[in-house]
Amino acid sequence: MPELPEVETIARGLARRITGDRVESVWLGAKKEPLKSSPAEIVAVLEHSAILGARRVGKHIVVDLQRGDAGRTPAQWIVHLGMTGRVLVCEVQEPLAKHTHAVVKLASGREIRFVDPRRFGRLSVSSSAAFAAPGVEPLQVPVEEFVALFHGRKTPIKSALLNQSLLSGVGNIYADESLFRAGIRPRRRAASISRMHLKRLHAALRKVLGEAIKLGGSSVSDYVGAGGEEGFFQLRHRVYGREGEPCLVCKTPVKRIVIAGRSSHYCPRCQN
DNA sequence: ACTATTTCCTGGATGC
DNA sequence: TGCATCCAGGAAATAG
Repeated sequence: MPELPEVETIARGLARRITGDRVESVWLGAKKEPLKSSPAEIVAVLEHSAILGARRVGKHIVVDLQRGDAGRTPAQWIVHLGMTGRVLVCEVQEPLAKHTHAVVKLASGREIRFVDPRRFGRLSVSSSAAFAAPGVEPLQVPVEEFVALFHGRKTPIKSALLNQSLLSGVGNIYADESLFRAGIRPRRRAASISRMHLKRLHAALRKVLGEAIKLGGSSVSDYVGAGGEEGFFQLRHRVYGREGEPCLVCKTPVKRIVIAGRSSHYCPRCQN
């Protein structure tokens, strides 16, 4: 599932491939679920716009545009991949994958395709350059600000990490992996965690996200980069998806519990 | 202002 | 073999 490192990988791959290109035309599928803006609005903003770049904001891919009309005003195309979304830059002759919901034809002759079997992903456009995620970026937030996020929160630390209005971009895999590395049980109430452990969590989260970005993300489920390539961080997972397997530190079997409907993996000996 | 629960969606895995 | 059921989970919506 695409979380911060996967979205970062896709956004970088996308930026490298499409920056400086121009949108010729847009095709949108019949299903309305993936669209947050109206089809007419998406077409109006994208068509004939120049692509200035692509970047990650939280779990969103933001494509910065300059409108092709007389105004040359800034605009943005925002893509959220949900669970199974893919954004691929393809040659036109490549066969259209099942569940393709949008095709953006470029002046260079290639196409950006949005494919999403489960349709949890979302497309939208904005007629400004102001898109911002509500939470703070985990790779940029200073440690004191990070610690303060959890002050007074009774919710389990795992739920707090997944809360996008606190932190932008952390999902199930990296929440579990960072909690393991920090030695904190996922069910611990956020407010009950010592300042020292929260500092440790801040460092662990940065480290795990940084390593995952270096390896191109985790390819579980159907995640691939903008060129269709897989990531390799799934080979470094220490607890996620390892229920019953020995902890890599102490050999105790990894436990799986459900928190807020999400499976959560931890070592009952290393995490307290 | 928070927190917890439900809902959306399909493919792959599992069970009888 | 075939059909039904379950499960994965990001985030919006809903309820408390």
